[in-house]
Amino acid sequence: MAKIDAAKMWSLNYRLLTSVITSVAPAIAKLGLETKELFVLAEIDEHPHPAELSAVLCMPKPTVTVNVKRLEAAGFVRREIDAADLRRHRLMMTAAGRKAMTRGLALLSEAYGERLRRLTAGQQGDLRALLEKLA
Amino acid sequence: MAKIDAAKMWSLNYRLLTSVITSVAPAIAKLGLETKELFVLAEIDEHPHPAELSAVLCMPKPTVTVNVKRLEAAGFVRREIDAADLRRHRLMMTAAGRKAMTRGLALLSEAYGERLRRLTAGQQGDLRALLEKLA
DNA sequence: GCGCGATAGTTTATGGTTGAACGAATCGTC
DNA sequence: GACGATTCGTTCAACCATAAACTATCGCGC
Repeated sequence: MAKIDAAKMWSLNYRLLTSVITSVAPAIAKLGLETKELFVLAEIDEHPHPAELSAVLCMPKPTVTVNVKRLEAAGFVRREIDAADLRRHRLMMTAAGRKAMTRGLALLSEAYGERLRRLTAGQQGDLRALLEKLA
Repeated sequence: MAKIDAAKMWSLNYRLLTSVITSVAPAIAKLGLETKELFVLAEIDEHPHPAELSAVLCMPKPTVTVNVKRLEAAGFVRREIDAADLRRHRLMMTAAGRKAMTRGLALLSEAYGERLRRLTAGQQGDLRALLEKLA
């Protein structure tokens, strides 16, 4: 595989993801969520602390701060200070937050799934396995 | 494949691309290019008109305008009015632009290629084929 | 305990992005 | 030809993202 091809693959892949996300952004916005907020929200269960979110989502800390603040204002997230470490904030999804997250992810899945339908079920599994190796 | 999995795949993939691009961004910046400028530059040969760039790169027109302007200021791109259609601007890479593009893409290829090395050559080919079907 | 470096999260200031509206040019239709 | 609809690229204003600097807390070594 020539070097130049990897850049092409990156671009190809990037545009695919971009076109999918922009196509669902309006529908997600109707749930009261911006797309970045959705991704933050979707990781709160597994990573309840902003610093972890920052690392996992490849997103600078101030961006997490801003998005968490918006999620909180929207009533999708609550936060409390971690008693064991007063620097840390523990984030928790509200019922409304969970509902919005579920719907938002479903919209994304539907849109991306539509693209994936160009592949056979076996190929979809292959793709997933390859991506997991890379990530 | 459950619906929720497609969203997971999207996120997985997105983070992979993000982490790759952020890791090379500083090196690309040393060439005098921001990453978005590099992507714009890389498509100029095939799509010499801003409106096409906007469509191909999934990037709003004002963003293209700004980035082209910067590329022009940096001496990487020249532009002329298309004689056949006075609304259109035909963009052309300068020698310096081509050099910067080649180096920038090489940096990206190297970084993404390093990830791809986790796969066998055959798997890399499979991945490419799958992505091409999706894009 | 006390300092000191490291870490959590925020604030601030700057710069990038982008929807809406615009002027200019073209195209199709009458 | 002339007019309305469309397309090209830009400008503007509002918004978002983020690097740098900051406060508060922790934990380690002495």
